[in-house]
Amino acid sequence: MRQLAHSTASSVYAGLRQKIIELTLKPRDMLVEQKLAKEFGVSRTPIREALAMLASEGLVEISRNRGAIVAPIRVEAVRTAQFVRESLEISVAMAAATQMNSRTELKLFHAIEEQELANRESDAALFYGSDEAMHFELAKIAGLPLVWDYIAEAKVQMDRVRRLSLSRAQSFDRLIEQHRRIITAIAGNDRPEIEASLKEHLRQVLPDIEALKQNQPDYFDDGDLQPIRHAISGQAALHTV
Amino acid sequence: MRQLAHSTASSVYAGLRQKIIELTLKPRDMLVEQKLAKEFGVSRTPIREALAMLASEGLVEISRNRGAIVAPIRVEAVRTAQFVRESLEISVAMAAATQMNSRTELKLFHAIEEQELANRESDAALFYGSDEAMHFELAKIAGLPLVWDYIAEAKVQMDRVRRLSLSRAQSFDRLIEQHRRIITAIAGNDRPEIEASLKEHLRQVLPDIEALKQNQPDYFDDGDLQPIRHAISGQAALHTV
DNA sequence: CGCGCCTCAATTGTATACAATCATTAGTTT
DNA sequence: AAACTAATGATTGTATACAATTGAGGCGCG
Repeated sequence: MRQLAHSTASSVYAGLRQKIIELTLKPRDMLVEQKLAKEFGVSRTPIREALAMLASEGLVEISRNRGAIVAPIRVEAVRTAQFVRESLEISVAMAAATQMNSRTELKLFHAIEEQELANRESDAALFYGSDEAMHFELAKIAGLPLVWDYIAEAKVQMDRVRRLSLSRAQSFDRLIEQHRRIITAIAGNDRPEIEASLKEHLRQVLPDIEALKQNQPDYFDDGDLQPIRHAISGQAALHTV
Repeated sequence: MRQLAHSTASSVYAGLRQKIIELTLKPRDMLVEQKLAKEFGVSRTPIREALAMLASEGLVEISRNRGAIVAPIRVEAVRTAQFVRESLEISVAMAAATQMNSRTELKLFHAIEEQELANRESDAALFYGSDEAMHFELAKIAGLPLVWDYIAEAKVQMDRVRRLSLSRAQSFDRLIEQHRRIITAIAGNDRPEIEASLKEHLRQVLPDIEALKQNQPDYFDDGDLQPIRHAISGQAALHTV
């Protein structure tokens, strides 16, 4: 959005990423370079670069000489992502709580009003956008906007589960109430309450995992083949400074 | 290491990564695809893929149609990485502390003995390897080995500063003492002490940043041009579930 | 009838070729 | 002399071509 979004590889990356997250492309779907190239109307080169990026994000798994698939949902990866996100968001919220003023407080409560509007009008896109923007806003208030990059990396591992989750039918009322509790705690710099409210909010995904594993077992993978994080190996991390 | 380390692109990735971290390639050094191709004896294709991976790690910056450079050290990125690592490692240590038994305790103290050996023999590689393995071990004890991937991603942003840092001359004695304090706190499940000891250990990098910015200003970048995280855009994250 | 080997189609990995973009420098003009 | 313009060389972005590997299916053999 901010950068030139064209450059073929970027478009392919963005397009595939969107389709994977919203489950248009399902876990384990094969991603054949030639087919994707024809589909996007480009050559295989930018397709390959996009796949490599997605692999480093954990949304695609590449087996050498065998091809790429949409990454199955790994229970272990989702649990880890939940742990990471909870840890980081609590730390961020604690830092933000010490930086609050009337302007930032207003901004956060305005976001909640926006979410109530989205709820009344059943505008899911608006809701999720406002949700994400609010969490990002906390990082900015804390003076650590770049932490959001790390949080987002964890979040993407949870998004497919949330989207699959039946409990989404519980609608947005509950989420809005949780948000209000979080923001109120931060505004009041009530540290135990910040921690408790965020844990309640972010741990919803955990019971969903088990439920979904029953309904859609073929989307999941409990096998012990390790996900290839940085696509290309990742072993170089060992024995470096 | 675990995966087939060949596949050209992998070798290039690993080779460049190593050189960047140990500062053989200095911040802002230009990375011209053709030259690298000749240097590695391969074509530009795998070079490009390796550069894209490094860009998503934040070690390389790519400007469209203008080329790639070794990423300058961004103070903001290092501060953020420190925050992230501290948050995650404290959370991990807390979880590990509840899982300790005589076997895991022995393993951790054995790592410290290894570091003392490395210190006596001035074997820096052994020391850093043991250091990293020990931190990784905590994640494994906590039952969350994959958290290490996130920690490592933050760590790499701090590594170049540590390597540049003059205070490294303080040698390993101090680090070993800090490690002992951390492990002792975890073994005793002394939660305030776990937090305090880890903060002392991980915050050393902060004073180093300012000092280095004086000595090697051309390695740094305080400009406000945003680092391109997922190399290719990254904006797709907005308005997704 | 089952098991193993061999051939072949499909797909990826790598190299090369071509097109587009950018920076630099020389030349021209005011 | 300074500034602007145009041409050129270098470098990246993309497409295509070729080589290598994999997996499947058929065939023969035990």
